[in-house]
Amino acid sequence: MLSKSCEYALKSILYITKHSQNLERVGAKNISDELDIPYHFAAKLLQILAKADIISSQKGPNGGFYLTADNLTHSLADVVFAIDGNGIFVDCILGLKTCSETRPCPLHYEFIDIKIKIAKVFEDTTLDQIKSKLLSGEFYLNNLNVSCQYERKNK
Amino acid sequence: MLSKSCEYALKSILYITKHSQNLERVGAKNISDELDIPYHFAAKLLQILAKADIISSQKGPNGGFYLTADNLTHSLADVVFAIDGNGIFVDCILGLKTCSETRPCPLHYEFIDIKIKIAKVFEDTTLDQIKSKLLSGEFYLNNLNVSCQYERKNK
DNA sequence: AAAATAAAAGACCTTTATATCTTATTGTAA
DNA sequence: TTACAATAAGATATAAAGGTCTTTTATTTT
Ligand code: FES
Ligand code: FES
Repeated sequence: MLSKSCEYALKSILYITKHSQNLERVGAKNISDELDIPYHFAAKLLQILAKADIISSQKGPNGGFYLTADNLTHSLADVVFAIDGNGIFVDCILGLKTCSETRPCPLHYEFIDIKIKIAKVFEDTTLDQIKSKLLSGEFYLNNLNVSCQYERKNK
Repeated sequence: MLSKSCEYALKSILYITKHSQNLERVGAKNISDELDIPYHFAAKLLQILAKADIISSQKGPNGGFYLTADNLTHSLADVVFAIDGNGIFVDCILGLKTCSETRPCPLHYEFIDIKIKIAKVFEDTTLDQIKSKLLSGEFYLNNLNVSCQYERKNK
């Protein structure tokens, strides 16, 4: 559905959103540890998002990534666009070069609604809106760290 | 959304369906030419589908791929399963190892409906059902060959 | 019946894209 | 001025996509 890069980018920005109280900064190391993303991969994706003004960054000690009030108005669709482009929203399900009603593939009309719905989810979800939901603790961004429990056992 | 392999496999089986009048056989060469699929890539995918009893094949002169009455009862979901597995129907949109309500990601509930709808389209579309639709000529499996028109111009 | 031929089946290789790691640089705060 | 953390470029590993060749099987033709 989404590329690994895009999954990582979305999880990362949601993690930053969750920890963006009064401009608190989150390090790439922190993000990579918590979300099981290879450190330098996370760093690269965060760079792209920072360059696209979707997130803000600060170098130096106590530096890291954070969200300004303006950043919080962005939607998850902005993140998908920045990393994967608009393919998931507009491409033909069978891979025809152009998806249109002038030359539709046999699944074209069945997938119009689905693609609109997918776009709607990402576009309607702004970081601002999702923030309280993330803080509620009912939703997760990683899997249970079973290897950690395993190590404790061995001690 | 789907892998290139899966797109090719779906287009191929739809092409065979369209040409499956009284057990007519279609060659891999024919399919690869008509649908712009690399020949040996198409051949490999058709092998997988034949092994999974989704399509039938016949070696030797006038041989090729065709569909029995039994083959025609298969749905497009069977093809997706055989090539890509069930990932598109069940995987977490953010790539969590397990997608479930016990530990849902922030987009879990938004994507439940979408994934069910995608599964429904593929499962509800049997080859038998789609056959007449394909014969109507209102739907296409390839793009217009613009390079051909270009060459005509240069002559 | 034997030989020639057509087409799928299958093993294996090359290329390309994606994902991950390495190393070095730049800016910031204490 | 020193340590910290983002930025940046580039190398390596892995997986997906695409291509070459050989083998097997069935059908013609002689
Ligand atoms: S042409 Fe295939 S989905 Fe639109
Ligand atoms: S847990 Fe992410 S979609 Fe279900």
